[in-house]
Parts: sequence; C-alpha cells; structure tokens
Amino acid sequence: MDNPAFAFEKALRNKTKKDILTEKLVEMIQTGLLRDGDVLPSERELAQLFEVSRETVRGALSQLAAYGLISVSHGSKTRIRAGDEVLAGFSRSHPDGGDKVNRFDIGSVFESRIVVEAAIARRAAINIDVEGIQKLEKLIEAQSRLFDSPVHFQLSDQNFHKLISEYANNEILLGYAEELYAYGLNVRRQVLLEKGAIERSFHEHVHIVEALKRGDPDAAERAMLTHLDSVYRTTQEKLASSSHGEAG
Amino acid sequence: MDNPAFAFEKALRNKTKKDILTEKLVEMIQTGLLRDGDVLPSERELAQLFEVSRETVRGALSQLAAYGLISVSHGSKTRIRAGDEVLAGFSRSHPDGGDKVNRFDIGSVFESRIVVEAAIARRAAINIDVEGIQKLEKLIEAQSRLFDSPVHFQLSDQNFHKLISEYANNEILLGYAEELYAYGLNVRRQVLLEKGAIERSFHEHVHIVEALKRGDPDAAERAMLTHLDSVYRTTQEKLASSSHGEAG
DNA sequence: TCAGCTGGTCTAAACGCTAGACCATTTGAA
DNA sequence: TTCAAATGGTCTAGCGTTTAGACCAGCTGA
Repeated sequence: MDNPAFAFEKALRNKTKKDILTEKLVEMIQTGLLRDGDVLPSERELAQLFEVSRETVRGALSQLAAYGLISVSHGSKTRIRAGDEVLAGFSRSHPDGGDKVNRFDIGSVFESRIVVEAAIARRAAINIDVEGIQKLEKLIEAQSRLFDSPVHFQLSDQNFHKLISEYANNEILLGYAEELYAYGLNVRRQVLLEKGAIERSFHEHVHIVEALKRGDPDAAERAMLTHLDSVYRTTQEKLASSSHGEAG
Repeated sequence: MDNPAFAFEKALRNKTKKDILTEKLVEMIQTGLLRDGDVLPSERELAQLFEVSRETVRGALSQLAAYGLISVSHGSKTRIRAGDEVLAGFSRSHPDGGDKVNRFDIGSVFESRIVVEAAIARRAAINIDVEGIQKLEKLIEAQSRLFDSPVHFQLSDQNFHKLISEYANNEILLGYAEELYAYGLNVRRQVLLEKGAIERSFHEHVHIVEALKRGDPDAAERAMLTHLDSVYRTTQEKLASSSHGEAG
C-alpha cells in the first residue's frame, strides 16, 4: 500500500433492487404522490412496471408493511396507510434512513441553498424567455388556488424552483439545487401545514416571478433570498417546536 | 393500473460491485489521482480496502485491462497506463461513459465553481483561525519553491483550495468544491505546463491568504474570483489551442 | 538461491433475482 | 346467490453475483 491515492478508501455498497424499490415507494408516500387510502397496482402490475420479478416486488412491499406504510390483505388490493401518525412513527424509526435532512445539519443545507439558488435566480433573470415566464405565471396562478392543499402546493413549489433552475442554463447548479431542495422535503411538509405558511410562500413566489419578468438579476436574487430566508426561519421554528416530544 | 402516480414508471437498475469498482478506478485515472506508470495495490490489498472479495477486484481489473487502462503481468504489480493516447482512445470508445470533464461543458463547471468558491472564501474569511492561516502560509511558502514542478504544484494547489473550503464550516459546499475542482484536473495539468502559469497562480494564492488573514470577506471573495477567472481564461485558451489535433 | 511477494485458477456455498406454477381469498358482474 | 376473474401467498428450479479459501505459477529482492 505505497500509493497515497488509496489512503482511507471506503467500502463499496451495493443496493438490492428490493431496497431501491422500497425507497422509491417510501419517497412517493412521503412526498404525497401516494396518499392515505390509495390502492396500489397489483403485485404483478408493479413487477411489470418496474421490470422486476414479482418476488422482488413482494420483498419491497413486505418491508413497507413492516413499517406500517401499507396494509396488505389476501385477495384484495394493497392500500397505502399514510395517516399523520403513521408517517410520524416512520420518521422516528428511520432517523437517517430516508430522512436526508438530518444527514447534514439544516444550517448547512440552507447556507448552501442560499448560495446556489441566489446564483440561479441571477442567471435565470438574464436567460429566461417569454415561454418560461408564461409557465411560471401559470404555476403561480395554480398555486393561488392551493392554499388549503399543502401536498399539492408542495409539488407545485418543487416544480416552481425546478423551472427557474432550468433557466439558469447550468446543469450542475440545477443538480445541486434539486439535491438541496430534496433534503428539506420532509420538514417542509410539516411547515406548510402551519396557518398562513402557504400564503406567504405564494406571495414570495409572486415577487420572484415579477423580478424575473423584468429581467432584473439583482431584484431576482433579492426576492429569492427573501423567500429562502423565510423558508429557513419557519423550518427552524418547526424543528424547534417539534423536537420536544421526540426521541433524538 | 388506475393510479396516476404510476404513469410512466421506469425500470429499476442495479449496479454490480464489479462495475462500481470499475467506474471508481476509471474516475481516479481520469481525474489524475492515478497517473501513468503508478503501481496499483495488490489485488488482495484492493479487496481489503474496498471490502469486496478478490474475485470481484479481479473482475473490475479485467475490465480496465480490456480498456487498456492498466497493464497486468503475472508475478509483478499491476501498473496504470494513462498516457495521452490511451486516455484519448478510451474517451472515444466511451463517449458518455465516465468522462465527467466533458460531460458538462467547461463553462458550466467554472460558473458553478465561481458561485461555490466565492461563498466559501467569504465564510472562510470569517471562520478561519490562527492555525488555519499558519497552514495556508506554510503551503504558500512551499508553493514558492515549486515553480518548476507542475505535478507537485498541482497537488499543493488542491490542498490549498481544500484547506480553505474546510474553514467554510459547511460540508456540503466543501463537497461541491472538491467535485468541481476534480472536473478540471486533466486540463489544469496541461495549463500548468505553460510558462508563467504557476507563478501567476502562486501570486493569486498569496492575495487570497492575505485577505483571509485580515478576516475580510469582501476582499477574500474578490481575490478568489480573480484567481478563478484567471484559471478559467487560461484553461479556455489551452482547450482552444489543443482542440486542433484531436478527434472530437 | 529462494522466501515472499505477485497474479491466475478453481471450488463450494450463500445470496439476490427471475420465471413460472399453484393455492387461498376477495371481488364484482351475471 | 353463484362463480369466473383478479388478488395476495407459497413454492421450486435455475441463473448470475459475490464470497472465502485453497492452490498454482511467475516475478523480485535480499
């Protein structure tokens, strides 16, 4: 072992298809794409969709069942169980699992998000075209009707940030932005349940779009920073208040 | 298949450990961490380092041998073959494969580096302590004696940026910075062969350290931007001039 | 020269995944 | 109510990957 290039190498980790599918389904539940009471396609259909064997699907489903995230019953279709208690219990038992928020501290995530998304906002203000503005305004318009649907608003919010990121014309920054956004998904969902949280985010979105429409990089950056700061603050408050009754 | 959440699902893909290891080694060669003529640790050592069996290591090595990236000979240690012709041939046969330098255009890489390292410089100026300054000054002092050793200077340069990144107190930004730095390694190596390139980088490093020592975030950011701009320009020039005799 | 490295080969066993068959239960339309 | 069709539950045989270990064959350096 003379070669310094190989100092401190880590082990290779290989995920099984079963685990990949499990994670994927968990994520679909956590993001609200699958909601409480939804029926899952049959095991045979899932096997076809994901191009794996039915046994592999069953492996993933049995893990979900162990987590209490689905209810399986012989003869009838499997249903999603994603009531708030179920999700809360799952998060508690999987602190590092899918909960990427805690892998890095929230402060670092938001510091990084501020750096990346500020740059994105500047570049988007310069590069965005009429079509992009129209798409954003359509999103905004849809969001104005989602004040009572946190899950739908969150999905739309994700699209909003993603769309802006795409107009920064930089795949690397886009990738970072998506990654950092994903880190906060879980907590964010809780925050949006708070009274007025969605309205505030909505108005901040409006300001961002206005700045982009004017093609004003400074204003776009400022609007984005205001938005992220507001998101950061409410997230911190939520974490502080919810950490009372929890294990760690 | 009533559930719209499952429209357009894609197949799950599962990588073998052998392929993961192959990619990892290819990347180490492409980024210059492993250089032409370097000896690889023995198969048994690699197996221990990556916590896989020796047969798996052999599988990965036989792929590298098929690509011509290593030369294996019974009884003696395996050596890296990364001469310019070998790498060029490999890139040609693996257009999307692993060549991360070309996967993103240089412009995007530097745009991102500017964003990330500017933020890092600001935070480092605030957080760095006496010990950190001393380490940096020692590095600078060493670099002043490496004007005729491009390879050594590049290694020292990598440490220089890494050390500053660590004082930003943000693991995420640090990870991004290292990733972006690695993207440019190959080309950078060529650039440093140019007359005066090392001296220029050295002086820019001095300015960065001075700003950090004063604890002045604005100055640190400016010095870092000046440095990156200079690196970017010379890299572009090198690419423009060397693209004449190449395949594509 | 030869002990101790190196790469080359082989085996038996464990594990993940697959395809398919068959059973038991539920569902919904006849 | 009845019963065919769809569902989840179980099992088998087989394939590919990975592992641990043994042994062989070639190189290197004291």
